[in-house]
Amino acid sequence: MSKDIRSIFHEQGLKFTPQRKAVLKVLQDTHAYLSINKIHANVKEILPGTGLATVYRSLETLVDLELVVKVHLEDGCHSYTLAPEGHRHPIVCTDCSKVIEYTDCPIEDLSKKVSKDTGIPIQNHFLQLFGKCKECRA
Amino acid sequence: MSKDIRSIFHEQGLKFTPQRKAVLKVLQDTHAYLSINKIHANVKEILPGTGLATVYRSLETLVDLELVVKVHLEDGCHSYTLAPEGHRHPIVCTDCSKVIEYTDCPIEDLSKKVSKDTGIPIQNHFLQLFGKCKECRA
DNA sequence: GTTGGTGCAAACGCTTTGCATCCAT
DNA sequence: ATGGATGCAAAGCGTTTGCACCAAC
Repeated sequence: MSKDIRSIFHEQGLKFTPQRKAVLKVLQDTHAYLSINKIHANVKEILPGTGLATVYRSLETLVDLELVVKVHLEDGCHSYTLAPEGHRHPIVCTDCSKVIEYTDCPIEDLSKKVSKDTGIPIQNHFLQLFGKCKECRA
Repeated sequence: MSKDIRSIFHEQGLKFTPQRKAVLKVLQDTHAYLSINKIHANVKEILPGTGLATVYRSLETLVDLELVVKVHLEDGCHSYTLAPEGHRHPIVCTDCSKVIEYTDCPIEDLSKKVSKDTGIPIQNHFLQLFGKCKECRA
């Protein structure tokens, strides 16, 4: 699987550097929306010398490659998480900000209804759900 | 109607200053999601001496009073628009960024379904729709 | 008159960039 | 070997803050 990712980089003429690998690993291990600073802190545990600018640049690259998604949490902070496979919607835990991906996209039906009601064809949508996950409710 | 707004301010011990009035008027007149800079520019046409910091502070106040809503557009820029009455979802035009409010909240049904599927009670949601408005399609 | 608001400029924090060095290929 | 990537530090930019003055009440 790391092999596949490597080739995604190489196909674009990009290098699969330890730094980029580390950023990806942090996101894979956590599976939550992480702020740049948290990502940087976790990356430095794997690769101590890594600079903040590199984290920014790595994330930008990973977003370009559609391996990672950038979002806005409720408080306005930018955060990043692994790109979901296919069309999904995140449920963000209001306590621990862990992310549960929800596979059904219920908006497709909705879009048709909205288009009919308003006369505006819906091209895109952004849906984020907030709730408390099982662990945080315990 | 300006009378009502005035009393909303006074009930909180806040002053209804020309600057705050101007910011509100700009949002009322445009009825679109506006960036701080656009708001500042438009406010200065009404009240030339107005400083940028005042626009920031006015918007913060207006958001506190729930007269105005702060959102994130797709490009990550903060923008502001008049607070909708009741629970609504905005449809943002991908061309002119005008906002059409959509009154139906179709997420209530959805929330129940998602809660059942995932076991997570959905506390809140954020939905934004994107499409091209009638004028921009013409 | 009192108290909160404004304008200005400085400070702040997040993000980007320039550049010399380094390293994955 | 070589071109892209990194690390550092400086610059950039949007936003916030301190303070003296001003205006709404």
